[in-house]
Amino acid sequence: MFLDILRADPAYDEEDIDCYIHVSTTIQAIGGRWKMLILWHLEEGERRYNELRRLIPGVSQKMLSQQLKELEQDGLIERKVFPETPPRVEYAMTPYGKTLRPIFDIMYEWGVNHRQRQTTEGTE
Amino acid sequence: MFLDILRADPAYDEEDIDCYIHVSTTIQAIGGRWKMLILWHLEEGERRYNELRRLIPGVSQKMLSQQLKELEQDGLIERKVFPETPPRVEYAMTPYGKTLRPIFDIMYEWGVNHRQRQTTEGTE
DNA sequence: CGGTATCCGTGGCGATACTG
DNA sequence: CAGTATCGCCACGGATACCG
Repeated sequence: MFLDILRADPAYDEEDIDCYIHVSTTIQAIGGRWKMLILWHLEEGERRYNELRRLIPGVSQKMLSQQLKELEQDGLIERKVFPETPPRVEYAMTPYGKTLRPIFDIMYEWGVNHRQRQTTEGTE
Repeated sequence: MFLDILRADPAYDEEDIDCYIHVSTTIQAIGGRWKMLILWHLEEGERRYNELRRLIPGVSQKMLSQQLKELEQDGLIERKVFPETPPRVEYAMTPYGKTLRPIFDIMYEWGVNHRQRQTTEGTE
């Protein structure tokens, strides 16, 4: 993807790429439209698939599945399948996923402040 | 936009919205494809338009203008026009823009670690 | 219950041409 | 030099139907 294009371009400075790649990596890991909400709910405990659908109104089955899969592949959440009938699947945060916590906290704080700025200036 | 849709949906819990909105706000402020690179270069000092184009190979005029404008509207950077011929415009970070620094740092750190994890596990 | 598969629309982004 | 205008692609995400 894009990061590789950057790498391949000799016009780029090593340091620039370095900065960009790593921050982008993080954004991609959590930047999906529903990922934050998923992680948010999983922080409070394990959740089943349809439970998450209910907790996150508006998410489609496709997107929920997709983003859960991405989060799982990134090692941020864990998918446990119970071989029962009817089938049961539970999603839970991994210890690694919990390392995102400080990032969320700092972004949350900044976002609060930023929105306050916007409304204060009242330009929009 | 999307945030308003969330707000309007009575199915959503206030706390969920709160978390989502603020973190999303931050992601939108810095998540644009070129924004980080722009901020990265402006951290080292003021830059002119074409200077940034040279420093960021691959960016189109349109996108550079657009993302500069967004960053300016968010108060993260400042645009100084010098009424000369030929025209000169310099972009610089604002003090407010510099408040992003800790976010970048923490995301950078996490990204480094994350990429290491990925290559270590060698699944891709 | 917990998903895939498929089709489709939107907008982010790129390429090119033009301008004060 | 520092942009705007316009067109067009395509990936992201939504809607719907189907499956083990």
